[in-house]
Amino acid sequence: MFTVGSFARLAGVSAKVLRSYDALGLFRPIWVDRSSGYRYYSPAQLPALRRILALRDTGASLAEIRDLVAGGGDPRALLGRRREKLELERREIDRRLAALDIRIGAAGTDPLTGDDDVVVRPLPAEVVATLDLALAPGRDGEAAFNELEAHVRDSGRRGSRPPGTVRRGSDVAIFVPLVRPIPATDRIDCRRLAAGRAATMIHRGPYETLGDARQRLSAWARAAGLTATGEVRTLYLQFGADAYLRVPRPWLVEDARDFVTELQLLVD
Amino acid sequence: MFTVGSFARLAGVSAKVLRSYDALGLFRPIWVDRSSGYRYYSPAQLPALRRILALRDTGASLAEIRDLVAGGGDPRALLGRRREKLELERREIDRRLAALDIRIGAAGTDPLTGDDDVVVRPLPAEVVATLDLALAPGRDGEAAFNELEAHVRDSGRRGSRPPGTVRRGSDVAIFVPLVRPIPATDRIDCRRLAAGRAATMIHRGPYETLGDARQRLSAWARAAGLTATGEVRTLYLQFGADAYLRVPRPWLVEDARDFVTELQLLVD
DNA sequence: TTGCTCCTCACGTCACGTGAGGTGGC
DNA sequence: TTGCTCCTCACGTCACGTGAGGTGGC
Repeated sequence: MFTVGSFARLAGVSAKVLRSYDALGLFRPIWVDRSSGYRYYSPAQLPALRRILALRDTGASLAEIRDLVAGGGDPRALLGRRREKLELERREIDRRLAALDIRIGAAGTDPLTGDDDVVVRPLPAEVVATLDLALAPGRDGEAAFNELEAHVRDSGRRGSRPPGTVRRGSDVAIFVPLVRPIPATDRIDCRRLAAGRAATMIHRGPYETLGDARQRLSAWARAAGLTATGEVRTLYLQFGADAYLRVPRPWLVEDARDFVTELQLLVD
Repeated sequence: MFTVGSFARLAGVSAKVLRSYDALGLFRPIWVDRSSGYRYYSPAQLPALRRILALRDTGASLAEIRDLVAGGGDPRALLGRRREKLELERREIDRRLAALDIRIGAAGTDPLTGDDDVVVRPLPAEVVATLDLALAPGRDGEAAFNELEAHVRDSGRRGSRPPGTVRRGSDVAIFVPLVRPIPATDRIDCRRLAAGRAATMIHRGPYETLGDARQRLSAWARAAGLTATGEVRTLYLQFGADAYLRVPRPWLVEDARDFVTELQLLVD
């Protein structure tokens, strides 16, 4: 029989781990001295402890392992779950590595001052009014925005988030967020932009270089092993607009160099 | 200008994250109202926040990022460190996945009652007295152990850990742990077993099946993508021995079915 | 005035590591 | 008796999430 310390050395864990597992009811000493509280273990218990450590080694939580050891769980199901989780983690790490490679590989540029900081993040769903640019031929984007913002302003349901565009292939629609749905007209529609995950990039300055930025974002996502859904959203976070539209004030700037735009490349 | 909540939504993080980053000095609002304590942010700050989030996305700690942003660190060095760490994590995950596959793949057997629970763990260094079995031709292992244990007992320096064997190819030596080194004799040597990492497996019962178990452990390690160093240690955790040797009592059992043995396959 | 947001604590997460302060066993 | 180990708290780790209890702004 062994005390915690020597049994711990035998098993290759710390004494603290054995004490915790005892407290958790996960793995108990064969005998505990009533008066001193000393724990005593036998080598015959090693296979049982090994089972627990082997499961822990797969990344399972102690709670899961305890359920299993207590007979309350299906071992195959646990291992299956662990497998899925590990595969997910692996994909995440691969993505991060690819992203790092791109960053480091951008030779000559200081990796910290390069403007293309791509972040993959979940996008919340959003209710918006849209105007398909195909329905506004011959008019520039600004005129279309003026029309849409004016309409939404009149409905009194402008949400306090930034406007943008959604594109899918050659289809381009502009959108303005709403607090509640509004009725559609012949030109203006009401849609719900689905929630999703996107590789996102912030672009600064005038719009001439937006197309290039979109290309770089696509290239980044491809290199990072992400699958694009084909949808790209553009959010105008700081831009110029006619004041009479009563576009929420925070977004407005005078100088095109201060424009801030976010590109969102939807991925699976 | 935006309050925490709306700026957080814009950036795709929680308000709590912005407050923490403010407290850490990592990313601060452009303006804080003195009387209310309200934080205000501008979209022009988004690129800076994006840089931080992009670095966080590589798995860097907030402390590392703060040092960098404060100008105290080399970005290339940080990214290089992150890359190494991510690659290490990836290898670990691959190992765990391979281990899981072996476990799940052992069709027909309940993955929980299979006796081969392999755990990869670090091994501490150990000072031991050894007897090379090549020097004891014609004698069986038990006789050699008796000789070695008797010698060590007489030296008064028996460590309270289990005895075992070390093998490297066809070289086999038995060993007994010491509290302090002892002088070598013509047959008995004093060595230091190096610390290392090992795939370990507990074996239960008589020794006839130990060879098979060693094979299974090797197969496991190969499948898990581990590189064996060629050294294999065997620890006798519960075994039979003549009482007169005064081998530490806890290890002794009468019945061969109660023998407990650990196999340690050293890996890089 | 009613919601909504903001504020600052403070605790919970997870599986331990690392003391602090005190006791038991050879 | 001296070390060594054991005991039980209790706090720290990391980057937040989630209240609690109270206040500000339209």
